Amino acid sequence: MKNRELSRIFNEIADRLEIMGDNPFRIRAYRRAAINVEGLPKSIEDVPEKELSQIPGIGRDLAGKITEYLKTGKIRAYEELKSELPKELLALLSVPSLGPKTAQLLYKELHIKSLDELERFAAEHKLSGLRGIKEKTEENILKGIAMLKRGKERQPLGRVLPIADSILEHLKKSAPVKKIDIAGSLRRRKETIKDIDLLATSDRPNEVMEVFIQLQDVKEILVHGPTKSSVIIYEDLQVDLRVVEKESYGAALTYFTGSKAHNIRLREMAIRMGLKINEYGIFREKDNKKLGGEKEDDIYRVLGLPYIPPELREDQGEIEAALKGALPHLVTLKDMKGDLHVHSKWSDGSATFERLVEAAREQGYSYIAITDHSQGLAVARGLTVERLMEQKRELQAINKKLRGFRLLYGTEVDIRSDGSIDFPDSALKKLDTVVASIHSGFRQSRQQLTWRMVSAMKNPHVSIIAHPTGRLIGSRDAYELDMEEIFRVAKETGTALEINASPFRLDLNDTHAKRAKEMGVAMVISTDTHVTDQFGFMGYGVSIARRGWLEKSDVLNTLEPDKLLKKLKPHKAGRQSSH
DNA sequence: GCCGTTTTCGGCCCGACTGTTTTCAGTCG
Repeated sequence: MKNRELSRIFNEIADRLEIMGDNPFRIRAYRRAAINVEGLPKSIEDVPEKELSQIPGIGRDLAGKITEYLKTGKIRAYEELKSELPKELLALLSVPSLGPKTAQLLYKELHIKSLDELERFAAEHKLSGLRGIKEKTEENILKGIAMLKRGKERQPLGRVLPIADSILEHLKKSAPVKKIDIAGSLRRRKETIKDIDLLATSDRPNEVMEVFIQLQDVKEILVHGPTKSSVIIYEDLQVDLRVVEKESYGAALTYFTGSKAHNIRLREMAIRMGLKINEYGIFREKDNKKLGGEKEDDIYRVLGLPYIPPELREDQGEIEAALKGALPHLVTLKDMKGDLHVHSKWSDGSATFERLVEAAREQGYSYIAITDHSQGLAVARGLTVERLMEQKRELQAINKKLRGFRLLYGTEVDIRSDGSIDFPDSALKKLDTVVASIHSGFRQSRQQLTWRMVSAMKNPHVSIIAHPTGRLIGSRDAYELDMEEIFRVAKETGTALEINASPFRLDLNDTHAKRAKEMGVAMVISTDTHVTDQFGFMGYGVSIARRGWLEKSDVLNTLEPDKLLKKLKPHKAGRQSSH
């Protein structure tokens, strides 16, 4: 997608301008534009030229640069900038504690232009003597480079959240904290996380910090102050802990939850109203009178806004919606009534039907759909038509004995490379739900893959497309698809799209979900459970849905089974299945 | 470079910690 590429270019322009010592506000403008272009819920190519400047942070100049890029594949101003500084120099900025000012100094004074050179100079103590640099700084630079080499990438939400929870529990038990919460991008439930931000209140902040830096998990202490400390844990994640007074907790929580872009918008609003916001509260500018800050809601209330849920705080229109009283009532985990993508022992799952029913009931569900793989997917022990029908008979028998719970008859049928469906219609029509998905031929062209999906959605029996883009976070990119076309056909055919809640998929992702909703597409949130523990993934899926602004009414499996089946394709009148 | 219930010019978010400084710049979030 061009969005990501443009975003990268804008960020690189910002980096280059920063090292060159350009106007900081101009630099911020490029960074803001980068964020907004990347977070755009549709491809930048689909935005009409005249509407580009309606994107927040895009004015006349940047709209022109975007158009230039889309038309010619280049931005002349960017090409010129590239000749000013060597590309490798930019890598210096990724060293923690080394910023643009230092990079400029190193380049000007010592002609250092790459990480390797920097490492050599630092190791040979050739940096000392430069203005503001002595031994300690050299040491920090070497440490930073070592850390970079170990590779500190963003990690999946599903890996980081459990770690954060366990640190939180430990601090609750062993440190004198009154309140403690997760903040930062983790609280906003971004799909990948760079560091864990924690916020606490305490009468004895120094003691809290002592406990924190001595946690068993801690590999290295980066910063240790009375109200703020940062450490690296063995899982190669940075954890920041901030302690504030009880009276400031809400303001601090807002502040440390971010996003940065959201906070800047709030502060700009405050300034226009003669107010000031910091992590200690919201104040009247003229006499510094504190108007609130103990509760997070205080900040929004004083600004005249309703409370904005963390998942929306990305400066992607939530402030405008809040001003208009048009914030969505986001779907919650409690709204979920069932799971429509579940594998059993019959294919590549590990649980029996009975065990799945038991686990699903523990989640508070009233139904699940058994959706084992189809025959073409031999690696997953896909079912033949005969086995599929045998499975249905067995499920029917169990259903007869169940009270207040229902097993739906389904399949996760393979969409073959030629776009055909791996079961005949005669079999599909005997099921309650047909979940279709792609498992092979990922490398076909965008046109071919889109066509495959469209063909599948046009099949009258296919009710849901599972993990529509096929991406695996951190290991496999989404396959090439014309998502606008997918959403259009999904709407037209009444096919639902899945938000796959597995923390390594989260597919659709948040921006796709948001766009799908805008286009009127129905969605479901499913876990793709293979072992019963994985029903617990639902929370991740709901988080993604919330980040996509989805409400209960946008998600079909918030419905009880009878109503659900009426909404699921093929919308058979008086449709009945199990009893 | 963006943006407008003060403004099409002149503003642009705010504070903690570190390492280098004898009062502060740089970095980070």
